[in-house]
Amino acid sequence: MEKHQLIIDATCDLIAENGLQATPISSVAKEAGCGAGTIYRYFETKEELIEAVYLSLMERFTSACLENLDRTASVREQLNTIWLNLYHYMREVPRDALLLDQLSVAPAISAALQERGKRDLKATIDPIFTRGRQEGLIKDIPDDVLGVFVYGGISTLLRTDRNAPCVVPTVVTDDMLLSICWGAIEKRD
Amino acid sequence: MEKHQLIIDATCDLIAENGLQATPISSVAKEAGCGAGTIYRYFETKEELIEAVYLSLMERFTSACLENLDRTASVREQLNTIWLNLYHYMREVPRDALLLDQLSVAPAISAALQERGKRDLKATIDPIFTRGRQEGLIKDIPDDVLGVFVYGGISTLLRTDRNAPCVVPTVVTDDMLLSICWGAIEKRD
Amino acid sequence: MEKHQLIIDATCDLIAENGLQATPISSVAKEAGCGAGTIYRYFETKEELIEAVYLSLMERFTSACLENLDRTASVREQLNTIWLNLYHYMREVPRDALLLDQLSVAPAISAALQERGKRDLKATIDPIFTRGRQEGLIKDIPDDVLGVFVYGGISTLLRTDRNAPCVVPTVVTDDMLLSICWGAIEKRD
Amino acid sequence: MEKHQLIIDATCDLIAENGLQATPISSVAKEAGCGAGTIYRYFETKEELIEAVYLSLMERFTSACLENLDRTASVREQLNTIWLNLYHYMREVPRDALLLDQLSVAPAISAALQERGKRDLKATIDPIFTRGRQEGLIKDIPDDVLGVFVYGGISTLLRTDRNAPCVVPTVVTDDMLLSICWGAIEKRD
DNA sequence: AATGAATGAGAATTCATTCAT
DNA sequence: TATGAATGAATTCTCATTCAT
Repeated sequence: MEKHQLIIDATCDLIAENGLQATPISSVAKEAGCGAGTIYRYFETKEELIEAVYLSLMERFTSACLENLDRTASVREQLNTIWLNLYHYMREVPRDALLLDQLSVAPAISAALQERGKRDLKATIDPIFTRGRQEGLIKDIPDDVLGVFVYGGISTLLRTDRNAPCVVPTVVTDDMLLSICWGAIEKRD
Repeated sequence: MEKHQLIIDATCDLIAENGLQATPISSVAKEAGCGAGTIYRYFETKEELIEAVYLSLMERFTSACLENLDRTASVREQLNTIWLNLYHYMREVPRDALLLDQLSVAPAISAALQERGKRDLKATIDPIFTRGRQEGLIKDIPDDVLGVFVYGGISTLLRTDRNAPCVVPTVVTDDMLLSICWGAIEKRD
Repeated sequence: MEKHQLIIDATCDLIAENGLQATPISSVAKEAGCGAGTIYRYFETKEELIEAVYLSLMERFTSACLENLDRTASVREQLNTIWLNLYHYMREVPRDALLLDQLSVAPAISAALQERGKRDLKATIDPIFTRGRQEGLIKDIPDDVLGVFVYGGISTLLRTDRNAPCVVPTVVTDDMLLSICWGAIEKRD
Repeated sequence: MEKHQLIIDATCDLIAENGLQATPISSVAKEAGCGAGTIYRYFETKEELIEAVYLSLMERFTSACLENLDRTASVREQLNTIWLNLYHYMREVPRDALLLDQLSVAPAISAALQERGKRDLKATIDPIFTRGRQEGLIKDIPDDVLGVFVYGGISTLLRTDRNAPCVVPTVVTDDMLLSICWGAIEKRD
């Protein structure tokens, strides 16, 4: 693998395991198998490295959420796919879930960068919501609000479970989760 | 005011504004109007100070959520009160919302402390959910799951809004919010 | 007891137990049952307190060495008394032995103060040595050298034993000790 | 010279001159001609540096005592060599004598480390004493007691002289010293 | 290009001393 | 007179960043 990516991966692992403030460049270098100076060939500052880590995380996150998405399927099926992808990804790759928690409060991650990290996902999801509203399927509330609410619900559920383990995964079936998510956005007459 | 509380308040402000890692004891001292050594009369370590900050935050958070709660009212009315309290509190006191974000990933905040911080709120909310389920009002899914989901939805909504300001508050009415929340937990035949 | 003496005693205990650098004024105050500020009524600085501690130690040391000394007895009997007093005192009051170790390297204890601390003891011992030499009993070497050598031997013996306990006290009888001491100073034809 | 040794040497000088507690890492750095952080590349803590300083001192001390020792010579000649080596070393290298005084009460120097520091010297001296006793030359008292007594006598003599200078060196000839030392351990019929 | 030793600014913490009460 | 809260200089130690090799 490229050294550039090797460094990013090492940083992901260490931040997820130890937290951002307990991850000095020197330990990244050790984990990546290179000298500390080498890291500065690829990233001008630690902040820039963190930004790269964030973008790499959001890429994985995005493609995990969109995996096996059938863009010709119904709105309901597409959202089901995305939500379950999200749910399973954060359950099965806690490293990335922890990483996201850490980075979401890091001063290095600006609002602009966050926007950029989410752009691709939004570009896919927004049209689905739009169509859903056209079909009279979802509430007359801005897409962002509904989408973010559901994302926040799912991710918070799993974060809570990580802190007090083993409650959610054994109890919450895929059907239950979808029932909650749809309840939140579905339009009722 | 007591110096003890003065220090806690100064710390709240600084962490909310600059983040936990950008809040050294020296700056807390300056903000609190005392010498750095003075802080160590009241808190043995910085970690202990952070713990006190967290507990003070959770107290405010809890009493804000339970404000004007009529414990004799219906399940629906009580949850409406709590959710709107939560929503308005986090919108109107962004300092505490930001603080909560920072502290939720702080190594100083152990799982046990988190449990303690949430205890009072849970002790009030859990019985409401229990009654709601007995009345056939809410889904047959553990209270924790539903409660955490809604909390996660609301708080994430507002966090997103803080990063890309002015979208939510002007658009999301109280009624919209409650419609989303109830949709997530309400049982439909 | 006088507060002045109470403070000195507390300091003795704490330095012997924890060492000089691990004995802050605040802990002396706690041990002496008074406020930290009170100590500064009796001693202008910590250094001055240490000096007082040293002098109080040397007083106890001196009177312990001279206990039951029969100034009309023979040179041999008098030195035997002093040496055994010294030996038993340092064995039975390890607090003072430890204290002496700590203070002997403290910057607060000047050469002049050391001289003052030892003055009374020297004033008694020197004439005995002088008489011993007149009687042809001891080597033609300055009193200081002989006296200090024997003192150094005994105190080092006990310090070593304190570090690697239980070797000396069970083995070295009073007769053995005197045989060593006298051997060191006694004149042989 | 190696930076590692440079730091140790600087520390030796400073502790001997100012005492252990008046030797902060910052001053060691200045004396060693490097940044404070550099010291922590070579020693994990200040305590570890002090330990290294102690071991380096004991190495010099040991080789000084054993210099020109003829292991085929008689017991008397060997002990004479060692005692005079010790005496001259501590007189001519007061820096190391002062250093030893400081370190002997340092909390950083554990009993185990002291044992390790003295091991080589003991390994050489003990057999000489054993042989001396077999030859009926020395008292029937444990080697440790006799050896430590003499060591304590010599070192205390020189310490006293350092505090009230110029008394001993001009007066105490090598012969006098040996007469005292042998007197202390020699068996008389 | 890669390294890792060196740097020094900045962090948490301690403690002798002061002073208002 | 006695107190102990308050102070801030000084200490140990960390770590992002640089640069000679």
